[in-house]
Amino acid sequence: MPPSSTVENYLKEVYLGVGRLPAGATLLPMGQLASALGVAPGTATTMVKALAESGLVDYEPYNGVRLTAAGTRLAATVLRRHRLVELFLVQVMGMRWDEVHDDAEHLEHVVSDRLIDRIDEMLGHPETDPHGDPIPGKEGTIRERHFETLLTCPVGTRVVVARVSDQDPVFLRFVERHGLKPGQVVSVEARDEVADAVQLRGADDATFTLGARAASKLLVDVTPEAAAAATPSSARDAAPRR
Amino acid sequence: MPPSSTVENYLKEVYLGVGRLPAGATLLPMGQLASALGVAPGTATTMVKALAESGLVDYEPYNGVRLTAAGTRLAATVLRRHRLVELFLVQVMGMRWDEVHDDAEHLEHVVSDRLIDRIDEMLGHPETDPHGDPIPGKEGTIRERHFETLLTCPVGTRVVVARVSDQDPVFLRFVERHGLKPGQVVSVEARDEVADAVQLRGADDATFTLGARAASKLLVDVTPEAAAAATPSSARDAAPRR
DNA sequence: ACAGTGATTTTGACTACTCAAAAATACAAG
DNA sequence: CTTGTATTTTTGAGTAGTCAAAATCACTGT
Ligand SMILES: [Mn+2]
Ligand SMILES: [Mn+2]
Ligand SMILES: [Mn+2]
Ligand SMILES: [Mn+2]
Repeated sequence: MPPSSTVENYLKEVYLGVGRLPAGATLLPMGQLASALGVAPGTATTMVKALAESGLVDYEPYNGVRLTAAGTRLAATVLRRHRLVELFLVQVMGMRWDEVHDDAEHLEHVVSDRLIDRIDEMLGHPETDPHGDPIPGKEGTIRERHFETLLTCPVGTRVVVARVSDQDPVFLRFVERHGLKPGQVVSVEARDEVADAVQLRGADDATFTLGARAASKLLVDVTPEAAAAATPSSARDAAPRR
Repeated sequence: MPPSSTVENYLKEVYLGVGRLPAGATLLPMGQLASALGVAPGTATTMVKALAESGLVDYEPYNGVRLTAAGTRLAATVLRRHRLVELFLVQVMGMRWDEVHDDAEHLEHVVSDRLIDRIDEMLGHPETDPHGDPIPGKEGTIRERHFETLLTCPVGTRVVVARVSDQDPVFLRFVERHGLKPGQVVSVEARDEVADAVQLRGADDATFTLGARAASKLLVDVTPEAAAAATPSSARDAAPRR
């Protein structure tokens, strides 16, 4: 009767996958879903047909899949559990932000409402997880803010890292080493289209270079208020979100 | 490759079931295993044969099942996770001792070694869980102490509750209300074989009666050292184990 | 219009776990 | 012995999820 872990994973991945779609598109191709879940394409097709039967997704053969309202609500609660757990592991258990994703991936399916509420309360009803991802509300409401990336933001202005859209531990440690955790300040010195690279100046005034691929994974807040509110200069560790 | 939750549950239940066997017996009847797991008898038989195939249990048809050394080791790590999680939920998350069992029942299958070590460390390598159940060591070592019960312990001496062998929330709350949590002191005033009841005097000097069935679920430490070390008189809440 | 290519769906099969009901077994009493 | 009862095992079947490989479809370029 409660949705299985498998169903929860499919719905979550549909939600995340649709979010990564090029502007305009709303249907996630089965191939992308399958590879995100690490299953064979045929498996995803079969499963999605069952989910459509249950009214959790809309499925258009050969076009792709999208969440229904019910599916979105469920995906949001899974995401809420995942992200609250991640933040809990970092904030309370003292784990590193690059090692919490795998644990959360399993815990998200078993933490009870009682426990997740307790965690939420203990953390003071946080709005984002350690990677800057928004934490859906208790009733399945998700407010996704729109951000620029280090590839698209204005050059020469101080911007604040808001979100890192890659869970790979190696990448996360790299990000941390360069002072690019959510809450930290950085500015784009220059962009070189040909070299496919971005010149950055961190809070410690050191400059370094990022490839375009990596730069596009760093979402930044370009509003002046954000830069003003951010930890002025002694930002060695990331400032906690709020 | 890692054991499934199902396998972990079977092994854990075999361990606990064998422990509850009448003195002398070492083989857990299939019927008991099946009902402990809430599964049909035939299901248990099939599963146990598979576990025997994997070398985790010894199975004697029509006689019952018992853990091998490998099976014991695995059961111990599951029990370790279960009990550390329970204590964590009480001590760190502030949950009540009567509501943690269900959460632990699910979490025991998904907490990583990293996380469980962290919990263990955070709790100061505790030896018992909130119900007085011993927490197996990291390497699968279990030291089960032998205890008397309120049905068998000497009359008139102060004894210390060591362990409560029933997870039912209603019973646990009853136990708490009467000051019988692990660590608390009590003494048997009298036993009435005919009435099937035990007269008790709690730390607050109030007396009350327990049926034999309930009394036998309260394991007590009868050594004088235990009574001396226990919270002398102002024992309103249970003293933390160590 | 049409062949080629890549994505998607279908098919057939397999694993893990489960149940209900029938068959077999153990054991205690007569 | 022999029968009755309770327990256990066997049988047949079903669900959830998965894969490999064959079949189908959509689309691109000619
Ligand atoms: Mn994550
Ligand atoms: Mn995250
Ligand atoms: Mn428990
Ligand atoms: Mn316990």
